[in-house]
Amino acid sequence: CKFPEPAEEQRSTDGKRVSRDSDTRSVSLLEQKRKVVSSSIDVPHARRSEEEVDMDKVTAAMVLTSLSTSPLVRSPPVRVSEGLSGSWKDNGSAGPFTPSSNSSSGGYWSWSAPSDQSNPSTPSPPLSADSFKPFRVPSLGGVGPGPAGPEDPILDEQDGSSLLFDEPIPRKRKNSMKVMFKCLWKNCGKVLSTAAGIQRHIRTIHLGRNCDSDLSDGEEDFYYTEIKLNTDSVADGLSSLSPASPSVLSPPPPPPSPLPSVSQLPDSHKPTQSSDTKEPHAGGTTPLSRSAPSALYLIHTDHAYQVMKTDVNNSAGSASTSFTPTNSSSFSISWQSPPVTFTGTTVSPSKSQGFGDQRSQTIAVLSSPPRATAALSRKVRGEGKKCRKVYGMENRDMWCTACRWKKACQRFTD
DNA sequence: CGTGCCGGGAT
DNA sequence: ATCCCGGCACG
Repeated sequence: CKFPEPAEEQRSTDGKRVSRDSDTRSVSLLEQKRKVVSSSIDVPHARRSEEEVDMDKVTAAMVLTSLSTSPLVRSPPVRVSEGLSGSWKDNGSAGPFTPSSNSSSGGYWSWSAPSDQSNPSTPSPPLSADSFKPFRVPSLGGVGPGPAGPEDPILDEQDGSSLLFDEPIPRKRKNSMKVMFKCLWKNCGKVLSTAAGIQRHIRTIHLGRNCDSDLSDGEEDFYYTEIKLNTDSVADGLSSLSPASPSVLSPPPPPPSPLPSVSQLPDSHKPTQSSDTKEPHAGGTTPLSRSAPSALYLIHTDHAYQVMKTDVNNSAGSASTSFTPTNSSSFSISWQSPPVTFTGTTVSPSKSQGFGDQRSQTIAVLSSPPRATAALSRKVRGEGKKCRKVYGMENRDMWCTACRWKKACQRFTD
């Protein structure tokens, strides 16, 4: 008793079935793709003149030290948006998707409009701006084209002379440590804050060379040593930590760890791992630099990449920090699944007193008991709504692919 | 019971 | 590789 009509299948069969295949599928694909793209911004800060060469040693030193305490974070997909605005849902469910790009950059595009005539020291291309705008904005209290203003009480060359360098990179140090360089020449206890300074000092005063040429045969290096002081700049140190990272959690960890998220612990250290695996000759940097100052000389060959690397890290880390939930209590912790290397955290920063310490301790306490037991058995289950709950069964094609495949949700990673 | 997602199967 | 589902753990 069917109709004689051929009955085009565009009928009311399902209504959604049709649209699903062609339309939405491609859209979601696109969406995902874009996500990936936006994540992989890697901005080379290519700026160095031959004059900065010996400065590089300083940079290297600082990088190395900071590496020892810095997490191996590097959070790839920009999940920041979720963190600082709980309203991603809006554009997610509303017609046009592309939630990531929308929410993350939408609010801040304003920066591009005002030409930054006031700061010559930000050569960063637009992309990078996107990456570190989150940290810059909140710290200043508003969008401002102004150059790095209030901060950096840390490490400036007091020797103050010819080569003035403004490197945005090494500015931020997370642990409150100050590196100084002391002249070891007999009867001369001069202490300077930069390696360049001390080198020049030695070169000119003790070795009696001309200061103008920057060629350093490295001899100076044997006459000074590196010393570290503890200083705490609470305000800054705090911001550079990455406590609030729960939201920034990244789905597929780029580092080869099977763990769901290595994410930036406030002060995860894991010195051996991070540096060791990466570079053969830079391995074990931390202990070296600490005990034997002369090692500095050996290392200083190629740190260019390291600098960039840390820079990225830093920006990422602070980005997450930006929205700093005042109460980083139980919730923010719970996301942390890997109990590994966690307990150790408390140990290392112990000497740096102040805020960071306190926090890390708190974290350790909170996280270890529940996680330790739970993580052993299972993954506990993600909390927070996932695609399914958010969009509902009927909008299944809005889910992230993982959810559609009943895999661990990739969009709302917890 | 709904939900998240691991393990495994199909293509 | 992409897509899907059974089934389990968990709330």
